[in-house]
Amino acid sequence: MGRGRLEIKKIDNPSQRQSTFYKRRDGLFKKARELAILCDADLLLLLYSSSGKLYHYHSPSVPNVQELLSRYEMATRTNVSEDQGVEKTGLENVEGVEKLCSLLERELRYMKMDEEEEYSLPLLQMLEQNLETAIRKVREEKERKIREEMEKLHRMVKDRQLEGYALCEKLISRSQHGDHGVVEEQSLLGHELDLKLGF
Amino acid sequence: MGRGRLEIKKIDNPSQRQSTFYKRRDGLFKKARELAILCDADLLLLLYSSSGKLYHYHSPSVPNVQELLSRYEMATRTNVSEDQGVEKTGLENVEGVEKLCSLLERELRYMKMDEEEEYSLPLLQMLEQNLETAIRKVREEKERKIREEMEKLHRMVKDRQLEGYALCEKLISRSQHGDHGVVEEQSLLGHELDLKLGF
DNA sequence: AACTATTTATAAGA
DNA sequence: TTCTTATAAATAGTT
Repeated sequence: MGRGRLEIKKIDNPSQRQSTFYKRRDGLFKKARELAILCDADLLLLLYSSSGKLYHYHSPSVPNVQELLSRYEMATRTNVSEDQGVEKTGLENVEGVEKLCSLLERELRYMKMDEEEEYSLPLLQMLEQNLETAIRKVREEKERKIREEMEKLHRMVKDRQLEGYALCEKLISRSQHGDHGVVEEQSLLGHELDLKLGF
Repeated sequence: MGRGRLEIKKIDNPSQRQSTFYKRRDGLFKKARELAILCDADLLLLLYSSSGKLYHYHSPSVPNVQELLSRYEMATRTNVSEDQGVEKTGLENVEGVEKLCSLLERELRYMKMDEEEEYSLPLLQMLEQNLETAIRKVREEKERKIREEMEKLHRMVKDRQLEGYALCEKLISRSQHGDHGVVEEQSLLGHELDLKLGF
């Protein structure tokens, strides 16, 4: 496009190169955005100008980069304190797991933050470790919770069965004494039926 | 361009969307390549079609990214293929979840490996997205599994109870007819007691 | 930053 | 898919 063909090789003239960079950068990002929207595709585009400045675009499904950038310092500090808080409560209940989940999510979001290069590795190692810990905790805690809940249900299945046996025996012994007043016994079976599926 | 304007919003017709995806994908990658070459810029472009296939381009410089990208690709491909497998089997068993977990763990391990600084941001954004996806998938799938298993158990509790009722009624009617041969009925209750705690 | 003459991309049709 | 083609869009060179 434009008034003449442009051979695709590095433009020698720096100001022309710069000008072309701006124009084509805008075009590229526009096209990227359009493609993501039109075709419902996820895309990530990172572009460093030769002067080192970063431009980026990613489809909306990925959370906001800018917002997270501004929260850099807060990130690590908050992480640490949250971790301590979680450990203090001992994760006694589901809420603990929920906390860890949101922690994990926040953690992941923080990773997006660094648009600057410098501190990336140390920070990231820290975040990575934190993340790994968080994931492990969440997973373990959740599994414990599940096992617990299922064991409870298994016990209930057995109890129900035993209840049946007991009732049978009662009926047998009563019927052996000629007593047929069993109707009220059935109501004993009706309790505890509304269990909640709390997951 | 083309024979008419196209509003920039998700194309409803799937085949039209697919066609547009091909065309614009090619165009986008062409433009990306040209920009990188003409203006000597570093560029990374990752594109997932809505069907989950990955397309990517990055400028020829930065050999490290190259290496890591292929690793990333591998992980992604594994993800995708695992996912498909998982969907086919319907994740009928815990193994599916285990697979996803190990996938997640592998993902995390990758993060530890890079000791080099340069590519941290692009790589990490990629890994982060992958990780987030993996975590989301694992979590969702696990929750589905739990709900399913618990519902099954609840049904069993109820069945046990109904079995009790039925037996009672039988006993009542029999005892009303003076028949006391109930011993063999009790054995009917004994089946299905060995449930497995498969978590 | 704007302006256009051109080239390029692509929507619709086959 | 792939190709064709009429048309919209991008942009090279210029101001």
